[in-house]
Amino acid sequence: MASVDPANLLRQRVRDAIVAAFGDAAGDADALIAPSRNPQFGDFQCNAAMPLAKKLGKPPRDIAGSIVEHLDITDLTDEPTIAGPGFINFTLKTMCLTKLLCRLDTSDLGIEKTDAPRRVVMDLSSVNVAKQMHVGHIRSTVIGDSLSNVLERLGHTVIRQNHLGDWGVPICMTLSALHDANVDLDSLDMEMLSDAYRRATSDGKPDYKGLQAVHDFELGPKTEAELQAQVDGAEQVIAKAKSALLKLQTGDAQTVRDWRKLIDVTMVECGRIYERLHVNITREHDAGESTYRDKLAPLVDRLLDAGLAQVSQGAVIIWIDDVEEPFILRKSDGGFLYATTDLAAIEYRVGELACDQLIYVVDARQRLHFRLLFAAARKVGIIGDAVETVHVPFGSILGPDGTPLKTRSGENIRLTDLLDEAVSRAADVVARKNPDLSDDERRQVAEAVGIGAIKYADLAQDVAKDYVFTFDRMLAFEGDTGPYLLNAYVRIQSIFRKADVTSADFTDAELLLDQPQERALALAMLQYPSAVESTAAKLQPHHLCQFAYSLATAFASFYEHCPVLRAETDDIKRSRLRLCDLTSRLLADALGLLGIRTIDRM
RNA sequence: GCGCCCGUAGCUCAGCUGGACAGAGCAGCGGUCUUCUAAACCGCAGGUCGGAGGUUCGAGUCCUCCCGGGCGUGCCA
Repeated sequence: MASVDPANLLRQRVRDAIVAAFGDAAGDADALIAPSRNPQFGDFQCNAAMPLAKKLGKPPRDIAGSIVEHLDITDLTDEPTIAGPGFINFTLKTMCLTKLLCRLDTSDLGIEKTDAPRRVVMDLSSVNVAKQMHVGHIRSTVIGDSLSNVLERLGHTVIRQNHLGDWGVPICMTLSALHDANVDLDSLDMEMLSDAYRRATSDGKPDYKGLQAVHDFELGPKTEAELQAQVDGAEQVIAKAKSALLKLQTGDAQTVRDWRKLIDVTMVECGRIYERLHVNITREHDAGESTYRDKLAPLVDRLLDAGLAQVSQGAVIIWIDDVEEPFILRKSDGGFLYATTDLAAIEYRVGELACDQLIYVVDARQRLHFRLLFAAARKVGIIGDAVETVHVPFGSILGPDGTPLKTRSGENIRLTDLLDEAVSRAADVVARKNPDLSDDERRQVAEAVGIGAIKYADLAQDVAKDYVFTFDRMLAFEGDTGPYLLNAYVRIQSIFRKADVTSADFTDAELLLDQPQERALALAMLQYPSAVESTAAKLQPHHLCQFAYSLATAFASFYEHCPVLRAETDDIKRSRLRLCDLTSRLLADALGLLGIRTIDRM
């Protein structure tokens, strides 16, 4: 429990007062402390009197009066006032605020390590071998990375797992296509690889429907021949791919070497993007589908033998209570599915990795899959009650027209292109706003601003909801955007550059909070530990974004109204320098947890 | 058909376990740069919270039904 959040202190005191006033009759009534919506009602309010009044059968204002009577709170707030039906309003004493700020002003910024550390697997990014990363990958990557950072900060152990799509027929189709074309795999680049993938998967898609239509509608022998040739060709592609897959499975040395090259080429490219995105994902987090390839058959056989799975219409399935769809582990043709791999992965993660929490940052459209997966894993005893499984379902990125974001020709937008566009637009703005920067610095600033804008936009709202992506809005650099936050940070750095002081000159400065903007800034800062906790509890990075934004606006207002370097007295100046310093560290830390890089000028 | 998610200001979104006249940001209108970066600040205007019932002292929040949109639904990943 964050000890710098005034709400927590008030909660405890009010709780004590309720017990003192009503004893057991109150039961475990919550103190119901919340920040005041309206400043005229003070800083915080207590809403406990109304429900208690009902429970105890007394007028709520009388209850509120009794609570206030038993409150021992003079060290924290002014005399509480009772308003409306029975709200108790609190205004914090400045002394209390400064005391809490001092407590916040430590190296860990008030964030306490959990007393129940967990081993967490974070399933994130999940890129596909031989495919370019596209916009669809950014959310899993960015959200998963941020949540990992937050959990780590709280003292949990996080094991990031990049569940690569590195196995199966499509990869093998690509492999055999490259082989047929006599491509030298040592000179293979991502462009060539993804082209080969696109071609191979499209060539390997037999148009049975078309062929059927020819028969049904008698479209003529010429059309029939064309379609027959397509189907024959496609079937041949599949046959070759399956033979390549067999070679892979049996460990044919050359095939395995070639396959590894495809993975390397892909992951080197992904690594570049991860670096640009400033996320902590590297090859050591690779845990592709192939990792579990030898576990699938034994797993399914074992479940069958134990009577935990059953055969239905030739497939091996597990039924889940209250769900109409079965969880399919093996196809009627004997093949395995991603469901099988996922189940095997769970076994590995709770077994070998000894994790007690599994978090999957995966598209919301896979809700049913994860519901079935988790239920199946529990049903067959792969995970027990001690293990928590969570699907963090994220929404789609939509274009301005409200449909999933695509290029004009209907293809997925490559992530590189998206990032390039953001950085290029940022560069224009930087050049306009700050022409004095050197070319080199301008490039760095544009990179940080552009990428930061994209990431912030992705993290700043409810993870589960779809969101509309428009460059103009997120790169407008106004309002609730990444650049706005960076700007707040930059302005503070600018003050420090101009100030002829070192941090030692003000780290122990007495904090003076006489101006309303100073007070508001203090209140905003004190929310940090709670924001981090709530982000972890809800697995919602936008709580952290909201904190950062409210801190930045509080600072912007402070900055306008409270001159720092030109403060009336030296004491005030030192106090404000310390406020700036603390603000800047909080911003940098929050942005750090979000995975957004800070810069010193822009 | 069934299931899941969503519907809050012109637009994009917040709204924590139900709590005081629903909050931001864009866009609009009006102010503020000889003074720490105006990518900013200050102010104005703008909403029957999809609709109808219900529970409650109190509902954007909980329950039921309806309307509208998205997604998913036995052998793709």
